[in-house]
Amino acid sequence: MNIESLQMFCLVVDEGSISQAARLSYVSQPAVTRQIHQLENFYGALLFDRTDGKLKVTEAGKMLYPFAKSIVHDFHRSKESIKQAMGEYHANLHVGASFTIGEYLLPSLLGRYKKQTPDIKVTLTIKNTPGVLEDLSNDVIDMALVEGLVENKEFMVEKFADDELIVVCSPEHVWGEQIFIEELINERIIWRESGSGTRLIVENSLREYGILEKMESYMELGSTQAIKSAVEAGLGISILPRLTVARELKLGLLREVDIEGVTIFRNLWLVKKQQRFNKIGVSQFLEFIQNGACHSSKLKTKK
Amino acid sequence: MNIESLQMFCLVVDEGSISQAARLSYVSQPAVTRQIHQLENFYGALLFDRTDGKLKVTEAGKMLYPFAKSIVHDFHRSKESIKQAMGEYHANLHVGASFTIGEYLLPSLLGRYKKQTPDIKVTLTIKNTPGVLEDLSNDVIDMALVEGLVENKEFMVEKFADDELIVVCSPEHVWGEQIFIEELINERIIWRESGSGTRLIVENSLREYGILEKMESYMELGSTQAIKSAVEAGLGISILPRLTVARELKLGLLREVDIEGVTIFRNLWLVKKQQRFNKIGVSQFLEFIQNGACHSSKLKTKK
DNA sequence: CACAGGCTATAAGTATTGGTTATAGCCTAT
DNA sequence: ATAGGCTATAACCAATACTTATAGCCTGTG
Repeated sequence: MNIESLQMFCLVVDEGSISQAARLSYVSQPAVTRQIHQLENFYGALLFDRTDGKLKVTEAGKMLYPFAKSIVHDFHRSKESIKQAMGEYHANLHVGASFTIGEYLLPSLLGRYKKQTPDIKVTLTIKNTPGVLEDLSNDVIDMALVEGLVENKEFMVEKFADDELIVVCSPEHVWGEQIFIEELINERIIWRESGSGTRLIVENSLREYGILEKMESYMELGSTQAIKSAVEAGLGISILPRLTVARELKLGLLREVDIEGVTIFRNLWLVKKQQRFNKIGVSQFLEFIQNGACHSSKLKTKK
Repeated sequence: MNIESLQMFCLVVDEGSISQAARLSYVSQPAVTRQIHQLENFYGALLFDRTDGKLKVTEAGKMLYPFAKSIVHDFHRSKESIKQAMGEYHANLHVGASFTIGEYLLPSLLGRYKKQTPDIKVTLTIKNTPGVLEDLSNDVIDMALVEGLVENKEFMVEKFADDELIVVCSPEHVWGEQIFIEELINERIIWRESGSGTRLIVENSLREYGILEKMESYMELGSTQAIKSAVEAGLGISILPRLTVARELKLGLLREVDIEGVTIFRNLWLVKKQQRFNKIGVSQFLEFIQNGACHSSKLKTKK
């Protein structure tokens, strides 16, 4: 049996059309028809239902699909692997990340990774979390770095860092270095829009201390950058991931305020597809991350 | 690329010889040579080193091997899967078990499983634990049931039952239904040979209570059956898995004695290869086991 | 309702592939 | 030296896989 035929089968299933698959592969349509026939003949089962001119995948076809995908996938990996061993292949690791991680954390992280393994090319795609996970599902990217916890059997999820959510205010604010949590109640707090993952975490945490209910919503802004500008301008205070304000804290544009006895953490997750053979470079990246390449403590600007 | 060629490659690697692989596959030797050449040509790398008349797998060949195995494996599974969906395939689930589990626990367990899913044929192979695990590694069996905990990255291990180790004595023994653990000290205890997994567990447990050191070894026997006969004959007492003495207890040939405040458990483990696609029947068997098909409580003969 | 434009299946011709047997060349062990 | 194992190559044949051309079917449109 030809692996190419299995790959063609996958393409036909994905495209829902033999002709379209033929066009995409730059072969004639009868060639594709024949490959599918060959498969059907081999497996002794119709893979597509051609009644009423439509091409519908049969039960047998649906059954075959994951196996075919897996075989084709392993086959590609085998080529990469051997090419790499021969020194003819330079892996192109495609990483996807959510906006916050991609914009604030990854530039330096990938920089350090590339310095460590210069022969691996790294491409970064930044989207919102659902978009990143869809790319991962469609094999557009090799791994994803996101904030929210992902629940999906096809994915393998692993914490790769955590990020602290801290209170920031303008440098002119009357507060000192530390406050009691109750002092938040009468402040003008600038929130992300409801539904934002960050906001949920902060709300849950404040609810635990029983002060969320006593607070009044003052202002909601749709982007972290907008919130930072508003806080800088002294319009209010906010609770933001340390990641996103590390630069402003360093430059003295914003000031960090500890809450006595309270720290709010959120985990950052590395997500990859559950599969036997990783793309060249993925394993190294995993190791790089696990060897403590990335700790929130490193981001602190405390004295 | 032909999946058959990859399979042939695996066979050549396993056998270390092109001619031997040809003989086993009932094809001519040049046909095999050609398939290997085709692979080498495709991957752009020599897979075997033919200098000095020996056939030695190259680095590239070693690299390809796991991919080829995986592809061939998935391919076979795909055939089974579709045949099964077409109703033309009756899975033959091959289970391996250690002696104790295979002889005492599995007969009834497999009986109940077959009653539940009569269209799956089950074959049982009983060996010692290392032998069973070797069979699993070589794909001779589909899953293994053993007592000792297995540590191996290629395996997936899961507790499927536990077994209690209980004190047994002859029905004529002076003891009542319950004793204090100190009463063991002056008894004539019949042990399995040192190194036996069961013995280790018992020793560890008695050591916890600080009485192992106070005991004297009286007799060591190499098989559970021998120990049971010796205890029946009143030569001494022993501590044995409840599994292995359930029948004798029921028939009154042996008597169980509780130790006040002490129970010794050991886990029984289901081991299978870590792989994406399970053989038909393996998943059902896993579910069957997990749905509490097998609890030590069921084996108890307590009033 | 006719017909253009999409689809898949089939037919016929050619190129490639995968098997065979026969044989050459190499190494090892007797 | 030589027999007996191995792998590689050559020559041949059958099966496979591609091509183009074409038929048949369905849908949507004027």
